[in-house]
Amino acid sequence: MTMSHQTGGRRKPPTIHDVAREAGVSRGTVSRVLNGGHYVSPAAQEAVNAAIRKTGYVVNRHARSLITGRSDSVGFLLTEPQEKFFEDPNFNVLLRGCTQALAAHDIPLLLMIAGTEDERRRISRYITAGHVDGVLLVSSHSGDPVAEQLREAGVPLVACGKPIGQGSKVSYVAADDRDGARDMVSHLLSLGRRRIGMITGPLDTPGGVERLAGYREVLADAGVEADERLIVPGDYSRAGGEAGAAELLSRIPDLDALFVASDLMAQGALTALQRAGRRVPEDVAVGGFDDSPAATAGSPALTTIRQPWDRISSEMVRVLLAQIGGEDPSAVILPTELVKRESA
Amino acid sequence: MTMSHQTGGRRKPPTIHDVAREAGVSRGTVSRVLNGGHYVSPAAQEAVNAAIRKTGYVVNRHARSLITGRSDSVGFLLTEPQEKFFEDPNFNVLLRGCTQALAAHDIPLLLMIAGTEDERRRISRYITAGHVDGVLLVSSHSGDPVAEQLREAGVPLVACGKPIGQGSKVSYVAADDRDGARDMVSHLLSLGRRRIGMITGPLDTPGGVERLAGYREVLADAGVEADERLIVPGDYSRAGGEAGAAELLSRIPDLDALFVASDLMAQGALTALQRAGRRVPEDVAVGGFDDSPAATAGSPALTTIRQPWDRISSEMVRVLLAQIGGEDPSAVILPTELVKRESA
DNA sequence: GGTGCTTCTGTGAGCGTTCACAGTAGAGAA
DNA sequence: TTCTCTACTGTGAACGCTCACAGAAGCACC
Repeated sequence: MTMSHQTGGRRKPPTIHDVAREAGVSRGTVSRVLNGGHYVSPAAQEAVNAAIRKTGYVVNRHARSLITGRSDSVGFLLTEPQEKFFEDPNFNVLLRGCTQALAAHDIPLLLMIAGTEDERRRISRYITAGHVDGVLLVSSHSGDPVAEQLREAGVPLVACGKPIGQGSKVSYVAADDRDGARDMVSHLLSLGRRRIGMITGPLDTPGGVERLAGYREVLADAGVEADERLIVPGDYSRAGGEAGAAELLSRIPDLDALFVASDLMAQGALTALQRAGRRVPEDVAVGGFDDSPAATAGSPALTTIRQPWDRISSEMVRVLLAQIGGEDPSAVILPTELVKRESA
Repeated sequence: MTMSHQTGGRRKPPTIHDVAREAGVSRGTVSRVLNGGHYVSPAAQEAVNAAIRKTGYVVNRHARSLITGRSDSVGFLLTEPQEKFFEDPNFNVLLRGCTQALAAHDIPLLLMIAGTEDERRRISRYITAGHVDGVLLVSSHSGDPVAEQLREAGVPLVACGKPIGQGSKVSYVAADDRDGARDMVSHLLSLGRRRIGMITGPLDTPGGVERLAGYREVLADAGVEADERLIVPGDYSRAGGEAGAAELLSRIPDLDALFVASDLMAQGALTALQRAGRRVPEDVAVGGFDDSPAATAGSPALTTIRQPWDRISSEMVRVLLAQIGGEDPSAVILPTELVKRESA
């Protein structure tokens, strides 16, 4: 008596009208109950809820959207090349976090992957047409043309990680990159390491720049002589980390520690180090960044800087919804945490 | 003059009415042009298209859905535990393939991850309410209750990999698991290996069972004595592969080859073998299955059986759309291919 | 007994499409 | 000519919901 009718076939679903009739009230009252229940008497409230349960009514989102002008859905836009999407589990963590945070608001997530030029156009058109209320943007190189277009069109947008350029025009949620880097390098110093190499992130992104800045600051503060040969640029890919570590090893054979700007690159670095016969952490201590699933995939398990992924995704959703609700863009910086494992 | 107006703010978008007025025709005619263009004169066709370009008109999908009863969107349902989703790049490949195939039909993909019990209920409700036209289902253990519920509710559904039970009641697209396994084991035999271990997939799934069957068949055909101690059950996880290989090594120290039912498990097996001091492929040849991005992530690069991921995803989409269009469920089996790399 | 609140309820209009239907025009056949 | 058929076009009427508005009922205050 409390369950909805399990109609085997494909029958016309109940409408708000059916519920109203069942509950002995008007459509308006049912609608009010559906949308927060203000200005409706407890008795009516109760009757409507009972009727909803009895009929198995579910709101028709299309009809609602048609009148409200909202779609009550958001896009998750990925502008990375697909190889990155395939190898970096961070995307999955973020994706999972966002679906979960959105589910709490009953908002579906539309996945959009902008790989080809054709897709970029299609997606851009789709979004600016108002088919989604807002966009969660993920791209490391975030001077993205699609993003720029959306921003100009006034589409609510929140990026993961600080985007290039525009100060306050676009919302973003990011971990405290500089502080995290400082923590890791301090940790390496505390282990007694002095020849600390670094494989950076892409230096055309604020995140990559910040992590490098943190590294430099700590070394300077500690009075360790700066050596630019210890710094090698990376691209957040496994292969990049492997190549970076190999390069570093050839430059500085007596390297005793390595700070790598992402766990995935750190995995690559581990491969290169082991191939070169270095023991980790005995000969070379390795510190990663992200605390992505990749951190524990290889061996030894990576000591790393945790980005609070679940908070990042939930904040992205919160900020996006706020912006859809009319608030101004805002930036959220979240604290990181040193996670000690085996590699350092 | 050919571009749409770049309105900086948020202004009311043009409707079919505006297009009709601009083109000097009626709404009906515009609608006909939009939906295939039958029964409309070349002149009108042309005028309408020009008007669409000029006004920057994009159809309001909500209004359309309200009347057609279709949502013109499909769900991508993942019922795996989230750790699997985080570590196995196959999901990403599939996700990318499906978004791409759907984009060609202008159909957005809604990502649904059924982790918690609460999510299962919500998702099930969402889908059966008709908010999506059909579902692309991904779950290795596909005796899933959500899936079963959807099937009963008559929701168009196509699974990736053969689901448990029901013969022809549910569509699926899968690689030829048995044949692929046969190819790999034949290859290992051709390398002169005779003590060939196997780490299986989950044996409560048809895929896992088939790959094991292929292995058994080839060995029997070749007259190699069957030894059940050579077979260890796995779960498609990296850790499972690592544990499986370790177990196998302790049982059969003179193992000279290993067929692992997934690339991810094979990566784990590689770790275990290297830790035990075995050289790959010299001491132990390793063959994987999937040709997932994981195959080339470690070293040595895995010799594996390629599942044709892009065809799998495009076929899933094709079959789903056919079923949404009223056709009966169907099964598609796609051929695999041996990919020789370094590990065997 | 009016006047002004606040709380609650019903009603009509309309969101932007598609669909069924009713037409119109022109071509060819009777 | 007239009739029929085909190709095309326009016109209400929905689709299921929300929103603005009008009103009713209850209560307090003068």
